[in-house]
Amino acid sequence: MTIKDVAEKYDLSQDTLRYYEKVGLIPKVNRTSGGVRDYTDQDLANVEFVKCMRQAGLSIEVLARYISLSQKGDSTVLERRQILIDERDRLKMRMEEMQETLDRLNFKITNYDRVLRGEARLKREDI
Amino acid sequence: MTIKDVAEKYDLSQDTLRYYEKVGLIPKVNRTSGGVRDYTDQDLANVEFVKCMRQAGLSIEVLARYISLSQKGDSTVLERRQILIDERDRLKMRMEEMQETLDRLNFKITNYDRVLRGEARLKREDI
DNA sequence: TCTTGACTTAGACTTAGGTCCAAGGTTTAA
DNA sequence: TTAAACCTTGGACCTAAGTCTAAGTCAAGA
Repeated sequence: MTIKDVAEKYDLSQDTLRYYEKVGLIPKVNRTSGGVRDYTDQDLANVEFVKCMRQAGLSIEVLARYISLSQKGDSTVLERRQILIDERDRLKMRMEEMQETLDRLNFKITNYDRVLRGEARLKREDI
Repeated sequence: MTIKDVAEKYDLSQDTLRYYEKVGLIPKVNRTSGGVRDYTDQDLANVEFVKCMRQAGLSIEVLARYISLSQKGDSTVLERRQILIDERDRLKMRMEEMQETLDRLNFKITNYDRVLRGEARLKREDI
């Protein structure tokens, strides 16, 4: 599969795919005789994984470390597992914070609704 | 309250507080005769609100727009409400994506656990 | 009065994560 | 065989959101 197809399939730019490969988020992709990238199913699985993790906010740095360990084989399983645990915990915490903000936004929206229905007045101390 | 106290109270740098004021996330803070910032309770409420929203990922730009509308009085209530609704929906969507990633991380961690207990083998296709 | 420490500003610098560009090589349909 | 559409690279550039620096002002204690 060419870089163009992969870019379309996962809605990432070709530049981003090259960048991910350069910084180690995707192991070196095989080339045709002419030097053109030819993505395998393995590569696609990798792209998809990285895209998902990036969307959730995992850093390039930590993902590159994880992918690099994956390349080194079974001896790195414990370390890889620990990375995932750390990132999962971090993610969970961020989600809990976000939930609080979500609740707060909903509260404020409800308050605006009441103001708009004339059931309440705006107070200058709520921002 | 001085900038130092506010910075400590909310665990933000003094630079960040000045920056937030400069870009309009906090309305102009009053100064002492010597030109030194003196934060009111209103200002503190504002800082706290902005900190919370920034942590959840709302952009400086959208927050500045919201704060600016708040300064303009009651005629902007409808528009402010719409900003909050849009941002809430965006936040909700991001949290749903993050939940999927969280599930996936948990699945992978469980899989590593089984590998470590010798109940399963690593497959090269799971990254 | 002098020193110390906190405050001020404008503006340069930093970091993460891409994005864009120029100059050139490759592939493919006509 | 040649034009169009693709691919390659290195490196410059961009954006968001701060962070740092220099040079100067101010307030309080010895």
